[in-house]
Amino acid sequence: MKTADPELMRAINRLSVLDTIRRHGPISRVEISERTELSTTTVSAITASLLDDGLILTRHEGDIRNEAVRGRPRVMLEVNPDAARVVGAKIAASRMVFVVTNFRGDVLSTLTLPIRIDRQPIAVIADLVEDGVRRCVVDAGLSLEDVDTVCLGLPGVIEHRTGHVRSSPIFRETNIDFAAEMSARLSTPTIVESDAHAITLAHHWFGKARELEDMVLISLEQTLGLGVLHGNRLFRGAGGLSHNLGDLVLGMGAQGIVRLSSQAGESAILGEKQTDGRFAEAVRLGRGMTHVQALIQADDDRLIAAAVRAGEAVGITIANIVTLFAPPRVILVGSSLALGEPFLNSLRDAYALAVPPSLKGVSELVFDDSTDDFWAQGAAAVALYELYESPWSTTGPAL
Amino acid sequence: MKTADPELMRAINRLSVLDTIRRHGPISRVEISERTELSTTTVSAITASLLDDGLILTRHEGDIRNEAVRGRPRVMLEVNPDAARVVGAKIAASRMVFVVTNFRGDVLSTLTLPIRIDRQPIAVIADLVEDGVRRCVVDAGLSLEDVDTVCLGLPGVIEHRTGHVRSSPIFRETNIDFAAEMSARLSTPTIVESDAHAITLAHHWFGKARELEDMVLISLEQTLGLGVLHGNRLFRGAGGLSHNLGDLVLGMGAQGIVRLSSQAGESAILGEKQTDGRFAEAVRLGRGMTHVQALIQADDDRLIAAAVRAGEAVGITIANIVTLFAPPRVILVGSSLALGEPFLNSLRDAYALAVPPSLKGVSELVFDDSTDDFWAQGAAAVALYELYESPWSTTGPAL
DNA sequence: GTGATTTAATTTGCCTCACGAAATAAATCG
DNA sequence: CGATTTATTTCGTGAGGCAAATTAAATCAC
Repeated sequence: MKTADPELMRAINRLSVLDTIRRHGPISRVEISERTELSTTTVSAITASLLDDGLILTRHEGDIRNEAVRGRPRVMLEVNPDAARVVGAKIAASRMVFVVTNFRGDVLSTLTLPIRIDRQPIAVIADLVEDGVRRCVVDAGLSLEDVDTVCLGLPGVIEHRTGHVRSSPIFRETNIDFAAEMSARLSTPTIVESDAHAITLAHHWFGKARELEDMVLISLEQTLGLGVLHGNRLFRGAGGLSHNLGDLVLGMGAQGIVRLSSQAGESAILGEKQTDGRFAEAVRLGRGMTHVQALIQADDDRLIAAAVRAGEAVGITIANIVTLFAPPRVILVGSSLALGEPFLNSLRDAYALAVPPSLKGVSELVFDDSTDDFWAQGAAAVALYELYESPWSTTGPAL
Repeated sequence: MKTADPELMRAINRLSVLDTIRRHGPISRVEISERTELSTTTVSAITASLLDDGLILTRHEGDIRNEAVRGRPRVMLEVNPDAARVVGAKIAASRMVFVVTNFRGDVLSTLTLPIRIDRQPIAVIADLVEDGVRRCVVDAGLSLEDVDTVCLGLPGVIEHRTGHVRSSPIFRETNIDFAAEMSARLSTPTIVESDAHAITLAHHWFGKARELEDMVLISLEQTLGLGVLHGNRLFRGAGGLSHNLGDLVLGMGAQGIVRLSSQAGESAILGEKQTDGRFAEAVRLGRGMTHVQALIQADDDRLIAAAVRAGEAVGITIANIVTLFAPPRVILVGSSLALGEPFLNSLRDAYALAVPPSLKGVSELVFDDSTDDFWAQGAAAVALYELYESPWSTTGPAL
């Protein structure tokens, strides 16, 4: 247990105030005081320090409850967009997406590199990532010195605390200290995080879990990932490890262990050689569920059967996750959603069947087909969160 | 996020100190200061208050590092055993075990009632439990007024925060407010907790996870339960729900969903009518693995096959849990361990096969065949933890 | 317009907490 | 018996939070 001292106290309350300002837009001090249950005195002191550090701004217009309200008008406070810049990235097997955001999480520029980096040597991947980051930063009219943190979201088992990639489908090698590698190349602090965690935070900050403090997200991409939000923070397993759902075992088949990845991974469904590649292309682009549906209707039954089988496997897995975590909401994201109705229906049916009766109705399934930008934005949010959380100038110079 | 004030600060540090004293036996103030990283001044203040409240005691002997050390001798501090009494209980389908412990968790009296309460009406069960608590308290030479808290550990899905039993194999009804019912009957604060959580805490306090802050426990009884220790505290899912592993789905069989409970629950293995009951008896008593082994050797192959199949299912499940939580240790407890080698070997094999290669070696499997007393003691520990954690006289009367 | 009223934010005074430095306590050593 | 050593307590300071009082900046009433 961490030892508590006044500084920690301040850090906690500071974060609480800053987070309240971030979440509830322009907001007055009184309202912050109500929401955080801190006294107005304390809120004033903290906001003064935040203003002093340039993390927030005042705005004198915009009191919504205006129109003939007596009394001194409230001064609205909001996060200073320009207090920091971060880069977020989603590194996937067949593409990389970068975003630059400001301190508020607004996207300043986006860059998509549709390159298959799958199984390239580390050095090549690192080169490409470095290039992408630099170009995206230039696109935003900035220089790397203006960037405070970079966060790379990638699939696989990642140790967030140390930045080690224990294993990832995009790396041939295992146990790479990718954070150190990229920090050195970019000479900017670089965080490595599971892509699933990144989009989990994205949904908490900007998406479909804004109002929840507990939630589970399942990402269905080439790799199957899991993100758990617990008490407004990412649950990162014991050792800070990310979760790799694809490794889950569904049972014993004829030739041994059957893992989820063999049933529901992108490659498992597409089967590469079995179909003509048009379908794979559509899924890869993440576009046009209608297009895919048309393909499915026209295509052979094998593909539909694969989609149904995958949906079943995922549905059961979700039920199992719900059994363990009982979250109020489960968000499903990822390219596999583009498989359309056959997949989704079979998923829903399997879930309904597999969820324990005692937990029926506890968790709500939500499907989300955000673009890759959103994942990258989530990575940016991970970086921002670390900035928010860092004491920064808690013990700054006196004014 | 909870708002931080000086009182919270003190509460945190107080708990930290008290917990350090509990865990590290008689211990001096200097050593507490080292372990908690609090200043000796603060430790002195806090211990003074703890002494004042009668929660700890001083002892002037017992400095281990003795033998001609110069300087003022250390005064050892230890938890005052008599600062509180709690009752812990394990309520299972075929028996109830009660313990009364002191503030240190030492068992003062034990009572086992080998009654099958399975599917009795609530009122009957409540009667029996009430009776058991009262008798055990009398056995300890106490009266119920001397008891600060009662904690009942039972199988099923339990909402710890509210004391609601959402579903339990020992209740016909669902959604019982059992905590309120028993609190009223005993006129003593009563906590209801999952039995798996109870024994998880037991292992953290007294057993095979004393030195760990993260750990996973799997209980193999009539019901299959899960306890997760995360950062020295029980991880209770989003809504404070317990986990019911038996509801996990292993796959689709011929006639629909195959749940773990149908493969590895006690009744699934014993099959009640298939065997002659001697085996079931032995397992139920939790005694004599050798006896059981002898029975298995003498018995028909069907039983062994069932044990092997169960072991396989559990092994896979453990691998899946490890995939999700990556704990440094997994402790296995419960009556099913008495199945002996066929079960354990198949479990180990299935686990080794099913655990993802990237996590190989991360988690260590530990088997534990404690008696039911230990479970009840864990329930007592849950009660004690709440006492430890409660601010109590943080803002007590000035001396 | 000018003062009363109302609401927001800041200032003042007080309390708790943690901590470092100095003082005190209780041993052993020579 | 005094010097030395180590543990614990006392004292003084600074940081933090909060309630109450005060100041600020509007609207309203006439």
